[in-house]
Amino acid sequence: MSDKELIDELFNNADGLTEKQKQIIQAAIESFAEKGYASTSTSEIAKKAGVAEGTIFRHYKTKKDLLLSIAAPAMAKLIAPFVIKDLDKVLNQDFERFEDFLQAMIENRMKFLNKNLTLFRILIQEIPFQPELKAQFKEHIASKVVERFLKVITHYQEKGQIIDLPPYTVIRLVASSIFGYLIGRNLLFPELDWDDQVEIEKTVNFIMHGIAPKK
Amino acid sequence: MSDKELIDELFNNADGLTEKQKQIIQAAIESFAEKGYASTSTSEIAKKAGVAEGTIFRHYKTKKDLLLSIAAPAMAKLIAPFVIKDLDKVLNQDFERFEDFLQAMIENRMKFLNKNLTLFRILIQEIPFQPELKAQFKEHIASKVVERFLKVITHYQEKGQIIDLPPYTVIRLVASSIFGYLIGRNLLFPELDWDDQVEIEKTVNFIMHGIAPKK
Amino acid sequence: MSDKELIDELFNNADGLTEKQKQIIQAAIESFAEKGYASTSTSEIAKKAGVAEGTIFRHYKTKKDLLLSIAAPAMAKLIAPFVIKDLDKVLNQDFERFEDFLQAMIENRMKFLNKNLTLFRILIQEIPFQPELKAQFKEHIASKVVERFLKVITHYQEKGQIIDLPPYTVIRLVASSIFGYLIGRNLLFPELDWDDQVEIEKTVNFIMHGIAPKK
Amino acid sequence: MSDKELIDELFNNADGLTEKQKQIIQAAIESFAEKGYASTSTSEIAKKAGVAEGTIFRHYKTKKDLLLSIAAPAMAKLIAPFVIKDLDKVLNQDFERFEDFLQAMIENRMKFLNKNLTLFRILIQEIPFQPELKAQFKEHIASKVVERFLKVITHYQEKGQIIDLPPYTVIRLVASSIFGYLIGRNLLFPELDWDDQVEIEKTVNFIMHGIAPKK
DNA sequence: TATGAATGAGATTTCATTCAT
DNA sequence: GATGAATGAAATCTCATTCAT
Repeated sequence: MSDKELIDELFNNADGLTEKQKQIIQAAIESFAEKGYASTSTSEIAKKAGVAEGTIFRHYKTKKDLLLSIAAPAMAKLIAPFVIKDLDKVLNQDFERFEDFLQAMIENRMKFLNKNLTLFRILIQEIPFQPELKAQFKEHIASKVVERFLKVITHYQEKGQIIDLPPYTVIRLVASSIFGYLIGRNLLFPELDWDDQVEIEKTVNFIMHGIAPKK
Repeated sequence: MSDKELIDELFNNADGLTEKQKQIIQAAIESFAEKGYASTSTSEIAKKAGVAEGTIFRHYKTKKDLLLSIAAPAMAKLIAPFVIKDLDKVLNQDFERFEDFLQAMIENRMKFLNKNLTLFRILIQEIPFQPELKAQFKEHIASKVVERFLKVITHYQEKGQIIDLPPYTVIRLVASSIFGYLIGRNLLFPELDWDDQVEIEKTVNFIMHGIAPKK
Repeated sequence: MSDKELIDELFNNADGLTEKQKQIIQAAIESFAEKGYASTSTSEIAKKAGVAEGTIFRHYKTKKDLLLSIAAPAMAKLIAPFVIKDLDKVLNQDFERFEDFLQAMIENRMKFLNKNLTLFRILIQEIPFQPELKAQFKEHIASKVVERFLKVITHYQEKGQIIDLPPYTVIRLVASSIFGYLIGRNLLFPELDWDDQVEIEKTVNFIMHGIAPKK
Repeated sequence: MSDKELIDELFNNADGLTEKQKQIIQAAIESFAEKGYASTSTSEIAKKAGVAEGTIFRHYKTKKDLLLSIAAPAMAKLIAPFVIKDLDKVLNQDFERFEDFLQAMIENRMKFLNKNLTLFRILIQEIPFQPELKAQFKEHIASKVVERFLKVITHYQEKGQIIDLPPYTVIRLVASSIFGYLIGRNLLFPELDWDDQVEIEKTVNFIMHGIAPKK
């Protein structure tokens, strides 16, 4: 159910995916996340998807094709909000304080990640091994996203809300805190009782104090 | 050379490893880190190690055995300093300020990680897929290490040097900042020019401000 | 030719065996009988069957699976006539004299064995080593077949045609004589000139005198 | 203990077997009987024998050598009593009646078999697959033993104690009854309660009636 | 003599991919 | 489009045998 929606959202039906294709993608996502790309066999995916082995290769020339057809759009969606052409303008006007920007951003992306945890998992697990993914990642994150954020950081630095450090360093520190929370919460210790509301607030506070300008 | 030292250090040759065994382990470490455990074939390891494929299986019953025989001690070494029985006592007395403790700890573990980057890589890549490793990780990190750190945090909280948050949250925030740096520096963007001295100092400052008690 | 018939008969093509599957089974039967299960390699079977080695494992998960898929139905067919629900009734009415029953039985099973000698060979060679087969053997022979025979023997004992010994003993003596002939004739000294007609008659005589009631 | 005696008896110390050699042979006998020659690995034998793998090959050039060095003397011992040069003379004089001869023979060989059951097992399991063993078997049994027995049978036929059938046939019938008992008793259903005394007597009776001359 | 590490040929098994139906 | 039997290359693993110590 929610699985279908996920796929529908990720691969905007525009692409015109068959019912079978969706089943295949769904099965692949589950298996890749659980056992890793290399340890998942196509026959396994076929079985879980309820299709014949050959059907997979009718839609995806190779197994790696299947992986890429999942990972690439996932990565795109993940960073989409940061790539919107005029993010900077919009944001700057919407959020007087960096703190509010931060809060909004975390909440937005966290919702997304919670919904797409498996995809996120696949990404961080496979990027190190798939040159194509690594390239995409570098191109998108390293250039596009970071580039936007640099502007955002500089903006708030100019407003005197952020300490006068190299923007790269600020980004690193902020990103570490956020991803640290996401990974701990969702991947390392998902079985613990997390009060998102509270933890996010504390994380934002931590960041804000950490990067507050010297008085 | 430095490879041999690494292995010697990790598998205290007390264990009495054959020359060939060392070659095998060395080759396995390299390949696992580079291509991942599942995508590394034993024939590849054998070739790189300059031994017959059968030799691998004489020393390690299965391929997974080989992985575990590398990962388990690596994990142990990685967290060793935090498990030293009286870490807390020692530390508390040695470091008047949490900041100094932090500084020392980061430098110590960073040196270790820089030397053993490949092993660290293997660990974070394979722990999600190897139940045995996951179990060890949980047992050691989650219980032993966290337990020690809880005491340390509480100690400095009582001294009024750390904000009065749940110690778990403090640990998370501190750990995120540190690992965020290590991963960014070593795994994500190793090709960039990092000034460790400076970055560490800034990270420590960030943390200290972030967890400073409210005045 | 006669090979195909054999297989068709044994694995009533109801089972829907592929042409390749039949070839595999045929090749396996030949090789197992000739060299024994453990000494027959799957690559050998594949070559003899004219299929790729992978094809074997598409149909039979393991090599042992292949053995069992041959041996189990063979055993079933071998003892089928003795398990027909109302064997006893039928036989008792059809054969006034035990001698006639014996004669009929030997001829019937001997024809079958001559046709399926290789299968019989595999059975007696592998049953001692394959717990699954041993279990089936005990369950079918020891319980089902022996049970029927007990009734038959008792029946003819009551008619005064057989000496008043424990039926188990009678069965053992009769079975020894029959299998002794079959094994000597077919397995030990197949190169000799056997006059089945005569030998069977003599064997039946031997048995009949051996178990004749005391006058 | 009794194992050592067995080996001592079988390989008359004359051969001068080392302690290690005995252990090897003992281990091999056990494993061959239990799992079959082909499915027993030399490393397994070495472990069970408590010696190094290399030690086996110091004493026996190949694995098959080891098998033959066990099987050949076992076969020899098994049929020894029937090959004693003047068996016929001796026997004829010792036993007025064929029945007594039979009784004595069964008892003698049965004791031996009970003591050497594992060896017997190995023989009947491996003879079909080992040309060398098959040759020895044919040579010894088919020629030597049968030859002797032919004379014995003929002798008692001339005395009018045995029906006037082809001696080969008589041998087959007698042998079937005896081996049928041994195999059923020791190999097929060793878990049942057998009263040897009684069963042997009945078997002898069965044979004697079966081959009694027509009145 | 005994050892056991090392070998390499070969055994079993897996699996991505193709293709006839 | 979908199927699933077939493939064959490669992966993991086994094992008899050798040889330096």
